[in-house]
Amino acid sequence: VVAFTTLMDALCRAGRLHQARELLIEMRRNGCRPDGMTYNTLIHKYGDAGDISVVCELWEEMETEGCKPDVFTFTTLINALCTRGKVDDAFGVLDKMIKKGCVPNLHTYNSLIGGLIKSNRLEEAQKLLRVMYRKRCEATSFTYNLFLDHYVEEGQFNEAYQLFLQMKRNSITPDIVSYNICIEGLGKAGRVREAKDLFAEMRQLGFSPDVITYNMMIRCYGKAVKVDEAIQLFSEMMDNGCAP
RNA sequence: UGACUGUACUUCCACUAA
Repeated sequence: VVAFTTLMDALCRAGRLHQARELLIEMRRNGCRPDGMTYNTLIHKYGDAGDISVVCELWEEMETEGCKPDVFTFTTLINALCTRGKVDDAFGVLDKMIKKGCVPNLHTYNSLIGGLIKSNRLEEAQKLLRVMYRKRCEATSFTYNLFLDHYVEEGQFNEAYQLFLQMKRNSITPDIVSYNICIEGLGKAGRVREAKDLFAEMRQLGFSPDVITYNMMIRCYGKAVKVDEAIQLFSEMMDNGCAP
């Protein structure tokens, strides 16, 4: 089963959905019973592709084979709905999930918060954050990054920065993604100086800038017509073994 | 008894599919 599932995941990632689904039939023919993970893999990709009808088919196949949908299955579906802006449907799935005795975890909440934010339902997202807290499902930097990105995208850099500080106060260490998002925001706002400071700060804290960080900084300098700095960063990036 | 192998959530760009 593991070998089949691994191959199936690879096919899915390569976008060869159809072959992945054929593989499911193939493995049954070989007397190999697909398990929950196998189905989750397929459901994930079909969900991303927005092919809800196939998702439903797979879901039924799964249940008739005696595989119970688990947190992964539900969260996968919830996430697919959330990224497509169908947040209310996602909450419907959440209800079903809970009724079936399946407990939502951090990933589930993160997906929902992401969906709410994408639909500009910020207050509800914040409300959900409090629900998480009550349920002892602690938000992580991942969760905060969803909010950070939203503020940056809206050009509300002060809000983003406040949140960034708040994270630190709540002893949630910003991760490299948090820094990348903030640097992007500063760059967009033309606040080169501060972007540079943040860039320095992250390195002091032991984060190695990644391709995205460099892209952000280079774009930031480019916008500020500081071509020399941009070029210098570019070569530094290469020196650090970071391929453009 | 426990650990280990395959599946889910966030940031730039490109690619692919429609």
